[in-house]
This record gives sequence, C-alpha cells and structure tokens, in this order.
Amino acid sequence: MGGSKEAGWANQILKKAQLVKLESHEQNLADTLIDLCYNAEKRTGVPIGIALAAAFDLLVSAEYYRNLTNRGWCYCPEHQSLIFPYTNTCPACVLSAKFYYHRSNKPESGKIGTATSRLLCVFLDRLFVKSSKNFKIYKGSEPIDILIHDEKENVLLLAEVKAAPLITLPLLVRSEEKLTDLIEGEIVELPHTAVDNSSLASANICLLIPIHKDGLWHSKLVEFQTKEGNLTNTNWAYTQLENIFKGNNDLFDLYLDSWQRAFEAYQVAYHKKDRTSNVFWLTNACGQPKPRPDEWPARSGTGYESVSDGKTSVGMDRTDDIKKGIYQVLKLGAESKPNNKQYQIKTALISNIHAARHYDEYLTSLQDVVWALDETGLAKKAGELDIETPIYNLFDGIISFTQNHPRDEWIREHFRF
DNA sequence: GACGAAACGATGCTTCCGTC
DNA sequence: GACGGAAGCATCGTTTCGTC
Repeated sequence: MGGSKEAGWANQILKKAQLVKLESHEQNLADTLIDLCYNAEKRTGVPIGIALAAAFDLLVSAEYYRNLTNRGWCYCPEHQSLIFPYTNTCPACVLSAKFYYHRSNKPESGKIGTATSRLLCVFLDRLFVKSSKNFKIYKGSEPIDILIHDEKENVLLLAEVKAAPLITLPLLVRSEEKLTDLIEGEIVELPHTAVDNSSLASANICLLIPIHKDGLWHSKLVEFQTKEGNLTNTNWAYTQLENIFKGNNDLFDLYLDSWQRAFEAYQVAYHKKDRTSNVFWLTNACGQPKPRPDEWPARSGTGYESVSDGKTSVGMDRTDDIKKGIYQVLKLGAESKPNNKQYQIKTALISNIHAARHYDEYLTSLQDVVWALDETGLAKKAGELDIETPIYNLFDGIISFTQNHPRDEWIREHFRF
C-alpha cells in the first residue's frame, strides 16, 4: 500500500461499483412498509428499529414467494389445508406444539444471501429518500459488499452486509375437502403429506400470520387476490403484500406483535434455553424439535433433521459470518483509510438484525477497537507514535435495525433506527 | 469472449464441550 | 459414558474477477 498507486483508490472502486437500481414493485412495497413502521411508532410507541426489522422480513418474504410453484406444498389434515412452509415442519400445527416434518421451501443455495443483501439496499435507499437524504447506494465488488455515497458531505461508507430474515410467513390454501387414500381396501384420511397444489392459479392463497391471543398461538389467514393470469408474473407477491398491508395499521400491528414475540423467543431460546414459545419454531435457526416426535426423520448421516438448521442464521448471527465480517471490515479499513484523501471513508458491518445470540461473545470486545499504523514496529503506547499518526476505528458502525453501535458522527446521524 | 482462479453462500459432516 | 447443541471444517455449485 501507499504512494501514488493509491491516489485514486476510492474513485476506482466507485467507478467499478454498480448503482443499485430499484424495481418499481420493490420500491412500492418498501415504501408501504416503511410508512406503516413510522405510523406504528407514532401510534403504539414500538421502537422504530424493531418495526423496520419486522417489515424487512416481509420484503424478503415477497422475494421468497416469487418462487411459489405447484410443488412443495404440505397437506395438513388438522387444518384441512395445503401449506407452503419455510421451516421443516407444518407451521399451522407447530403453533399448537405439534411437529410434523415437511421439507421447507427455502430458496436454493446461493440465492438467499444475494437477494437479502440487495433488498437491504432497497430498504435503506427508501429510508434515505423518506428522510430526504440524497445518498447513492452501490453494489461493490470484492472485498466490498456495498458502498453508500453521501456526495454532499463527501462521505463514502464501505460496508460488509450480512442479512437474513428472522421469519418467513407460510402461505396457505384451504382444501375443499379432506384428502383420502385407500389402505388395505379401506378409505382413510391422509395424514400430513407432501402434495402438489394443482390449482394454484385460481386458488385463494392466504398469508398465515401467527397471532398470540389469551396465552395461545393461532393462525390468522389473510387472503391474497388469486394468482390467475399472473402465474408468470414474478412480481405478483410484491403487489399482493402491498395490497393487503397498505394503510392497514391493524393488520400490521398484529404482525408486529407476533414478530416481536418471535424475536424474543429466538433470543431466549439461546440465552435461557427456553424454547417454550410455539412461534419460536417458525424462526430461522430454531434447530431440532423439542420434544422430538418418534416419527421425526433421521438425517442420512448421523442425527436428525432440524426444523431450521442452526446455520440458517438470522441477520448477522452466524458465527462464521461474524468472523468473516470482522476481517472484511478490517481489510476495507486498512486498504482504504490510510491512503485515501478524496473521501471521508467509513467502514461498517450492516445487517437487518444484530447478532442477537452472539454479539456479546463475538463483537462486544471488538466494537470499540481502534488501530494505527506503526512502521517502526516498536510502539507500545499511543504516545510513542508520531503525534500526527492517525487513529482509525475498526468499526465506524455496527449497524442494524435492531441494535446500532455507531462510533462516528456521520453514522450516528444518518442511521438512527 | 474464453478461460482458470478465487470467492461466494449454503450445507453436510466432524469435533468439542457441557450436562446428565 | 451418552447425549445434544454449538461451532468448526470441508465441500458443493455458482458467480465474479483477472488475464490473455
């Protein structure tokens, strides 16, 4: 590093970066959700960061629902419905603490990180627009995930992004009748079974929102318009979610209450080993069912299938990701900060949800680290360095909707969740 | 544009460690 | 010692990058 080679470093990376262009369906849903969040904050006093994190999960859900097909549905005899789940269990029954294994419908490997990272950019973009901040968001190239450029203050934020939803609500279609099979000459009702949903285009697809009432969990079903004529329109889910939530404060409040309970359950399951809240089993990384039913399937190797694999992390909560994120941020800072004179460079970890399980162990001791370059290799105290030696933050911010740790004025001012 | 290298996110398997 | 959960390691298929 050093010398004239680095003179245009920031300009070069900005030139290579691609401006995140918003599609109208993404923008419309994000705007609707953000309005609902600020409305909820005013009416109910819910922390805005919690509301935004919950809303972000809905935006990601829309992306997941794009891949809705006739395959992958779970027939549930107890609710006489076909259900499209995102964890490995019948989501309607798990709200009554009953585990029936059904393979989840998560997007295939490699798609989730890309989609959530992009949608976080979309969401941040609309938040900046709402607060009249004229920032540009770019998708960077290695080692930079995203760049946020504030032209007015000449700030360039380089960030490592880790984003993943807490919960993806299942979809449900009521079955006209109970499904049956012929067993040993006798017609019997089918148990939980994987089935094809052959009338998707004309079905009344419902969003299944878990709601907590009188100490118990129930399913609230909210109908989408039919998918008819829209089978190939992959923006369908965005417009449907926008339609049902737009201006519907009551529905958003119900969802928000459940999301908060799910987030609480996600945390106490780890910190207090308390997995008694049924909504916990709809959250990502909830692990193996407890108690495990006798008929719960074993994995091909050792052990049993999980409801949601522990490594399907929430937000930035996967330990591998946290460690990688720390290295990436250090690398970004070390390569950019000492040599750059064009911009005020900031470095940050950005996520939708902070490392709710692992923050204390992995980030608390590092969050306030500052560093400096000492080419003598002899300095033991700051005072032994040249008086003009710059000192840099490892993290100018560890940013998420649910918890923020800013160490920089610009970040403190513009990422107030 | 073609090609190989590197990096990515996801995930299966293994190891470690605490609890009983 | 058995068990289960958490973390680490290895590997997969895919994408991106750099070089020619």
